[in-house]
Amino acid sequence: MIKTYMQKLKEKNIRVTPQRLVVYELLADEKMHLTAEQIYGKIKHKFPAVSLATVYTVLQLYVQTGLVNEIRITFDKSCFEARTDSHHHFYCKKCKKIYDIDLHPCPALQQSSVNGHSIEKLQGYFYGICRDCQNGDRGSVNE
Amino acid sequence: MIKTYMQKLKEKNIRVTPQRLVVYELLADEKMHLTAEQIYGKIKHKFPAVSLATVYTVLQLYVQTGLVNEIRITFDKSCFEARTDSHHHFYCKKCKKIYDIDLHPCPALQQSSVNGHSIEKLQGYFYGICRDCQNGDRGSVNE
DNA sequence: GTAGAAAATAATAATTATTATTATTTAAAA
DNA sequence: TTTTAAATAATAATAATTATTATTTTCTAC
Repeated sequence: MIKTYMQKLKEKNIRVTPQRLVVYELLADEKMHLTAEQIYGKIKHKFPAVSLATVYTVLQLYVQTGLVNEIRITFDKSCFEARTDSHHHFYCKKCKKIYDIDLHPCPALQQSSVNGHSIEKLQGYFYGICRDCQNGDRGSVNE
Repeated sequence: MIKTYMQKLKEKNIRVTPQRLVVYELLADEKMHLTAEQIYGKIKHKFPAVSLATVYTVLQLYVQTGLVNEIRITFDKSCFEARTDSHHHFYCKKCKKIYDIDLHPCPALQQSSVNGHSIEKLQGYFYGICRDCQNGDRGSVNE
């Protein structure tokens, strides 16, 4: 049985509003890492009156309730994704794309503490040149 | 034979100036993770005329040449450290301290690529409650 | 279904870390 | 010493994010 996006919000006791739903739909459907600005741009055609501040507010709520994951792989701005299970990320400094990375047995993902410090969350960021860019693909640069 | 800080700069072909040296000395001596603002505050008594913009410029040079490591474990600002070998970090959300973490066999630190993407650098950030805060220590909060 | 209360949104102003600019100073080269 | 290049200080500009406030929407109690 597949949960609707609406149900996912309700599970977290988040009141459903059109603006909230469209932000979550976008992240869940596109399976991408989007900035607040990008989300704002992609929902404006549906909600011409939507405010960037609202997008930030909604995202903050989602991150706090654990519905959405926030990553900071580039230092200048945050990206958001609907995938919330533990995984890592790769950032290509050439095409600027972000890839999901699943490290098969990652010890950091197994243990619940390091050096006595209890772990609630972890972020693993890899930086380099992605496979496509190494193969000389002239793909578009992600901005 | 112990290298002086001055020699470390010269090795990277960085011209030595008093401002540059004091920034590196601070990071190397204190073995801490400091923001640009904190560095600025800590060197002002020695260089009352130093500018925050200069601190940023020096740090940027150091990061580019690999003399200093920049981390973004809190999303709002960067921290800098003199330690440049691969290691991870832990951020305590209670006392706000940052700890160095050495994962003994971390597969991510062994391999040079993931999913075909070649790795140049990686950052591992853990978030939670540190050992001291779990033990109820009423240590100072790091800001 | 309606009135009142509470929450969400839009618009905009404010904040803050960081970068860019430019004039001045310092250091290197000739 | 003179000339040239680089570094610094001061400050303005940028850009992501947060705070504020008036308005609108949604929920609840009657």
